[in-house]
Amino acid sequence: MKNILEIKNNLLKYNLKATPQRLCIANCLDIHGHMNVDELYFLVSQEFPTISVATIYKNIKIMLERVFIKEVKIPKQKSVYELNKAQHSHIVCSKCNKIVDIQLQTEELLRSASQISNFTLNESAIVLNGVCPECSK
Amino acid sequence: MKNILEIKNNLLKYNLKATPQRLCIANCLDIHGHMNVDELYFLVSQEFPTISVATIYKNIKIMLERVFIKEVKIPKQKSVYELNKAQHSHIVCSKCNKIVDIQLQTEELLRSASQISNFTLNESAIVLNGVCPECSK
DNA sequence: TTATTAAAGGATAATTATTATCCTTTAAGT
DNA sequence: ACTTAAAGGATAATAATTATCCTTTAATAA
Ligand SMILES: [Mn+2]
Ligand SMILES: [Mn+2]
Ligand SMILES: [Zn+2]
Ligand SMILES: [Zn+2]
Repeated sequence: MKNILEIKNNLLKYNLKATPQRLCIANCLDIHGHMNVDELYFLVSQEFPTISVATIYKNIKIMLERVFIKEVKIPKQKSVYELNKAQHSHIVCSKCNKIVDIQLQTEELLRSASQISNFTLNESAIVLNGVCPECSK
Repeated sequence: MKNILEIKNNLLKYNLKATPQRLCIANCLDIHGHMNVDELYFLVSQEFPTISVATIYKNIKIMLERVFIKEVKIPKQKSVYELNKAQHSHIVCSKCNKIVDIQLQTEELLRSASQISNFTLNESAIVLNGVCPECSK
């Protein structure tokens, strides 16, 4: 549960001016975790009714460049964005579309993959799909 | 190494008319493995110079619906498409952008993920990133 | 074979997504 | 408070994708 001041300082660390609109975007991502362009535009519009959708795009673009945020590509869905935090994987519920972070032990998998393929591996993007506990009740 | 007749019969199995253009698309995917829209349009245009890009899109759309092909989403790249084959994962070389299929043992990972998250898991989309043996020489 | 017909192709319009431009405003640093 | 580069808003431009309309053709069956 970060506060606005924390988020502001974080923006400055990434050489991004902490404007109210931008703070709102970062705050939305902090609160909701993963959001696509439309969701972000809708939510930020509540607080800043005159914000241009171009501002949303411009922010996503520069925030990605500075790696303040990251893009997560999910099969059959629009890309979502999240604050850049520690490496992790994702699970998506095919019923309610909820996206959840999960910390997986990937060393073994990477070692094995590296051995099979002779690639020198560094990153992994893992998206698992299933039904969340709420939806399976 | 499939031949055209095999591909044709496969199209029919998916209730897709085996037109020359469509056969060419399927054949390209069979030969090249993973292709994005532009690559597909470029290559098919060689053989059918008058083909419309809309035809490429229409085919991708319906082939996805029928699950004759699948979309693979790679971080920081355009989506690529591939023939629907046995479940597998992908490795991408960050130097030459080559995409390679890899058969990974995911049972252990899925079991662990399921245990941590309480999700009932079924599918997994795994994209690993690194440097291929050719590029690391 | 030939006839029938739904599906598919081509051209292009329409829509949607994303980026660029221009001018005004403002946050950050002095 | 002053300066200035960065960012916002409006909107144009471009790129990506889908829809439409009309013609052609592959599949099926008589
Ligand atoms: Mn996440
Ligand atoms: Mn593949
Ligand atoms: Zn759910
Ligand atoms: Zn390589």
